[in-house]
Amino acid sequence: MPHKHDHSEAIRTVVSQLPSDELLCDLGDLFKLFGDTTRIKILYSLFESELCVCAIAELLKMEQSAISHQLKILKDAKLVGCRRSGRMNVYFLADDHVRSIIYQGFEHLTENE
Amino acid sequence: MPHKHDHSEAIRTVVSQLPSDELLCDLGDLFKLFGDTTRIKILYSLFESELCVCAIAELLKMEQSAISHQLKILKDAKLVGCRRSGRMNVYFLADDHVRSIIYQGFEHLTENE
DNA sequence: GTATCATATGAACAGAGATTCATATGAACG
DNA sequence: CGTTCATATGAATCTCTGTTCATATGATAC
Repeated sequence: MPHKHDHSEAIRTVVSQLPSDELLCDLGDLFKLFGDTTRIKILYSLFESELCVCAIAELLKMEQSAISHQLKILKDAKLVGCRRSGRMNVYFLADDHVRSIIYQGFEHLTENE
Repeated sequence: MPHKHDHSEAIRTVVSQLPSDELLCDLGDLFKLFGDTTRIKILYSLFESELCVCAIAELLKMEQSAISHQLKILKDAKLVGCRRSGRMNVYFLADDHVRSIIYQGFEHLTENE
């Protein structure tokens, strides 16, 4: 049931300036990609240099399969790219947005305490 | 079991430049806050003006309880603040980092397609 | 061509997290 | 002061997501 006091005016102005539901969902999905420790670590590792799957697995001390699954998610989202090199698949950051988004979060953390 | 080819050199250099586990976890936790549609919508709504709980609930067409739970999470993370106003609790963005983080994600979305 | 190495994939499992329902809290207004 | 309104909280449920285990795929080297 609705509440007694009125705020329909405030609601109307906010609604009118709110992006579409779809865009807001996409935004949530994007941040969800950064909202996992393993994926953050993978992305951060690729800051330095491109790496093959088993190097990342060894680096993070995790199973190759777990890394592969996460890399697939990151690749589907086009946050990382992939190329062949001999027998290995080498992954790399797809673009610099990844860097700036992570840096932004980093800054927030280090500033607030 | 470890793989046959060697990449210990690459691993060493990457490890040496990787932030601490704790920081990387905090970073993941921060992005996790933005990785939910409801929370994104709440935060975005507060871009315009401060709002009371039931206004947000009505605005997003969700139960008051659900909004309250999410606001608690956002408040604990200090992304939003809260003050009394008559009978209502009014919530507002805690600082401008929230805005810039969301904008950054927004930009990534609108640029890539 | 066949064995081997690196990675990908699928199903199963476990844990985290979001919503709902019912109810508690607590200030404000009369 | 007691009632009412606005919000907070707790437990339960359900969904979503990450990891593991086992195995498939697929290129490469021999």
